[in-house]
Amino acid sequence: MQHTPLPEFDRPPEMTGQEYAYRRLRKAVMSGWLPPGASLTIRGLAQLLDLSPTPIREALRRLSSENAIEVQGNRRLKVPEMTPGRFGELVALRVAIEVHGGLRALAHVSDVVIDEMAEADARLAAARAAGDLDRASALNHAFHRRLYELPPDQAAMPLIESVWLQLGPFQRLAQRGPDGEPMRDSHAKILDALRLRDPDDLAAAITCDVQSVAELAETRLLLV
Amino acid sequence: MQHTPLPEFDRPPEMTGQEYAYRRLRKAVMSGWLPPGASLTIRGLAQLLDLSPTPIREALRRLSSENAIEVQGNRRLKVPEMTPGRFGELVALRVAIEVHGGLRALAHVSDVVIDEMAEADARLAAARAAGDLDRASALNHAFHRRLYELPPDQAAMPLIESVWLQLGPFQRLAQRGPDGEPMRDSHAKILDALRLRDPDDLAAAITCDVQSVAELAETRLLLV
DNA sequence: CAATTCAAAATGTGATATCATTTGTCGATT
DNA sequence: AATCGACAAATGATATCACATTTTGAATTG
Repeated sequence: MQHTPLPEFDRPPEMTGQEYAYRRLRKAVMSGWLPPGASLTIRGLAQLLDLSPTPIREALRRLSSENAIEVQGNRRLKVPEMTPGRFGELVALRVAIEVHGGLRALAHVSDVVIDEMAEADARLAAARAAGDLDRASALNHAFHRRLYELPPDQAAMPLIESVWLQLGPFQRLAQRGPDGEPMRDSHAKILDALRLRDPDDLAAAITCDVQSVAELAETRLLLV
Repeated sequence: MQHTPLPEFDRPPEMTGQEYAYRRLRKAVMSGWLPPGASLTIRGLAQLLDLSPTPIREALRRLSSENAIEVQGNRRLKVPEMTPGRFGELVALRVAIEVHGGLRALAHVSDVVIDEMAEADARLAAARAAGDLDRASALNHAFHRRLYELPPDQAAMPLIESVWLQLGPFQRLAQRGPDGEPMRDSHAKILDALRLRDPDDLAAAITCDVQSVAELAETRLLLV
């Protein structure tokens, strides 16, 4: 199907094949290994992952419900294309939900959490400096997730994950700042707002962070 | 499994079994036929829908990705329980995403659309007056969907649908106002805001609408 | 009578086979 | 040379089967 091998993935023995296929395909979309527009076949993926069509099919259903892949009526599956319009909509959606998530989390923020997030940001900077985009992207997500998952009865996180997945490789590419480190500043602003427990600052900081990454990705991918 | 027959569902001949199972189970969750906490078995549902386990499993995977059902590690599936905390979180999430969706749609609103929405609201009022909760709930969703689906490159709608699904039967029960018709007023406010093309009014109206339904549902279901 | 044990039934998972459709290709026709 | 058509290969959809694990419930034990 492609020449690069799939991003490797460690499969615990107790993990079901369906779950394994889901995680691995998800990662393949995230990392851009399955590029937008790529058409998929159940049997092809089954062969690629050394599984039967059945678990592949279930994994694809999950991904399609997260809008990570598109089920075309004519019995064909593909990774959705990205357009400037869709990109903008997804970024705006990220802002809306993540600001909501951040504000909801604010009441549950503790100094310990802030320290952990700061540490996560440091690891992120290291990964970015090392040029490991996939790891940087994962750590960036972890930074945000740490915050949004604070409140109990969490319902926003799965939706945020869906948007992240749809932005897929486009976000990843923005992990390496060309000049300076724009995102580092954004994260610092988020951390400052958390320390002050200031909702307005936090909303502004999250908005800024999401949009700065978006700008970078947009100029890199869409306008080139 | 239960004594009431499943809500009937018209299956077009070209619809795949998997899609049919998905739609029908989705409706069953929405209507409360599958009550929160109900545990599901693949084989049981297969027998119920007269299908083999394979398409049922795919349908369940889709529903689980929409957080309409919960996959418990111990190989058991259940409809998630509702708690006051989760209910509040879902309502807040509805507000956040739907306000976003409404504001995004505002630039695409035309008089024709407003008229159609007004007509949809009239049908909704009729269904509510007739006591048909399921139909009223569906028409209420259609009213909102008509607005949010206006912008091209739509990405918010699937997430909104997921939240609707998770609120499931709780929203439905709020369709019948006890005294007067609170939602009618909310919808009227939304329509007024649309006519004026006023973003602030629209955001306030959507917030009010969602929360008024929520209040009603909450007092009915959670505090009883 | 409550707790425990253990076998039978049920369940989730995954592979395989079958069928109807679709896609792809090669050759004939215009 | 381009277009169309038919046949072959590939594909999605689904039922069925086999297997390992879990659940269940009744018999047993203290």
